[in-house]
Amino acid sequence: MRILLLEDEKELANALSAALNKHGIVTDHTMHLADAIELTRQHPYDAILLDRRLPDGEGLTLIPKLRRSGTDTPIIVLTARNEPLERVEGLETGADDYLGKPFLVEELLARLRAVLRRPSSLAEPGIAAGRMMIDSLHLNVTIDSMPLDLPRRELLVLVTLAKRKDKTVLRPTLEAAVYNYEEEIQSNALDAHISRLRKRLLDAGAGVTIHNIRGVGYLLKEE
Amino acid sequence: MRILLLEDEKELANALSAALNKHGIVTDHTMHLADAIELTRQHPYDAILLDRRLPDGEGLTLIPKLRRSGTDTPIIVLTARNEPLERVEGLETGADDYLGKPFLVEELLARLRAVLRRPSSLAEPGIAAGRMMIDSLHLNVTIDSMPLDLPRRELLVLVTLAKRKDKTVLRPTLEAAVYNYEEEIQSNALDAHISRLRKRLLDAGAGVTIHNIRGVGYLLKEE
DNA sequence: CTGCGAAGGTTGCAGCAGCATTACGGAGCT
DNA sequence: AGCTCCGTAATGCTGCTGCAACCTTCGCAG
Repeated sequence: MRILLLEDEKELANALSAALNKHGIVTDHTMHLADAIELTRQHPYDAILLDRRLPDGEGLTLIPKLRRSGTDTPIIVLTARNEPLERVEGLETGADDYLGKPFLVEELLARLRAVLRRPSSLAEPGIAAGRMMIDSLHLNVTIDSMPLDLPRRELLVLVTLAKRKDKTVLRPTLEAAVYNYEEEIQSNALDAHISRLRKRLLDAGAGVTIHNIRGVGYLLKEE
Repeated sequence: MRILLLEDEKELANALSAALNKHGIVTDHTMHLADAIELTRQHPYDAILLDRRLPDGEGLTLIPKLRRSGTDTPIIVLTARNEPLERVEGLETGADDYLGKPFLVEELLARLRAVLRRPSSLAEPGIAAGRMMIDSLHLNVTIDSMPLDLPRRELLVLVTLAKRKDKTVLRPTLEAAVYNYEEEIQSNALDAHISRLRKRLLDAGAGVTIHNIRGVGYLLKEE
């Protein structure tokens, strides 16, 4: 892990660098705001520690500059200016955390880790089918990122088929996905939905077709 | 934005709920650790506020449980136990931030926003939609940098839709974003908000429209 | 190859669930 | 007191959806 330290007090900076170093953290140090942008361009730091009072200005002013330049590196403000309103100011400017001096190195480390902790992304991949993208969790369907709106029952049919793309879905399984126990159907309502859905998919140029397997069920295929 | 508050002091909890509510944050409250896991399963909170001393145990013990159950929701510890070493302990346990009581609501808000701004968070700070810019953390809406002020509930609806621009938002999702589990609605209150919001957006020339998908939900589109 | 029965496809139609809009009054804030 | 916000309910409307009638396709056996 490598971080950038902006701090004007040489002694503190050296002590901090040494302490962090023992924890396996490499620290680059500068006391000039002007250097900071260039340094972040040269190296993608894991975090930035920022003093507010620096020889060439208020440290907080760096934050919007960095953000505008596209950096989303976590920033922790380290400062003696530790009044509640000043803390609010710091966080509102875009700092990820704010730590008043003096502080325990242990606390800084803990906050660093808290800031860096990146939980495993549970990003739902979404199902690609033909030219469609289907988000089965939120029930939306897009074609070339244009939303395609389908009536509820047709939507449920489509999602169910798409989840098992290229595999047969038994008719009772489909019915169960679209109707609950209370809603009984005594007709070919499901067939009707399939038919209407096919038409809509065709009109929209979805790039998929729904095949029937006689006596068994249905199957969604890409063209 | 909707958060879960674990706090045993009823008065503080109510006051905090009310204060956050005014800032457009919907709060669910419980004082039992045992409820927390179940509640997080029912609703994906944007953040969790956690007291350490709770009737059924130390609040911190909840954190590893939540993390093991796959929740990556940011957790802010709110507690009177505010010694440096206790703070370290809290952060090491996996809290994203640690705030000693008493605190200013302003600071809590700032820290909440800071935590939600982190890259791991799903919250997008600024959303462009039509001629609007929406700051989902501060709940500000501007049109050509002129502020547009909307009633709280309509604002929540708009932000929720804007966060998923061009994608359907299921009706229950929308309800959950606007009402907590104590506020039940037995009428078409949500529909009424949508209707009034539409009118306001039209009058303001926001450049977006809200579409309904029958039986499924709503969808915000740019014109 | 041809005929037959069953499964599936298509489509019009009527009923109704779901939505849009608006007025009204209570509650809360300044 | 005056204002806005917000939940409720009444009203009207749209179009989804189940149904049924009719048509097409498929599989199979003679």
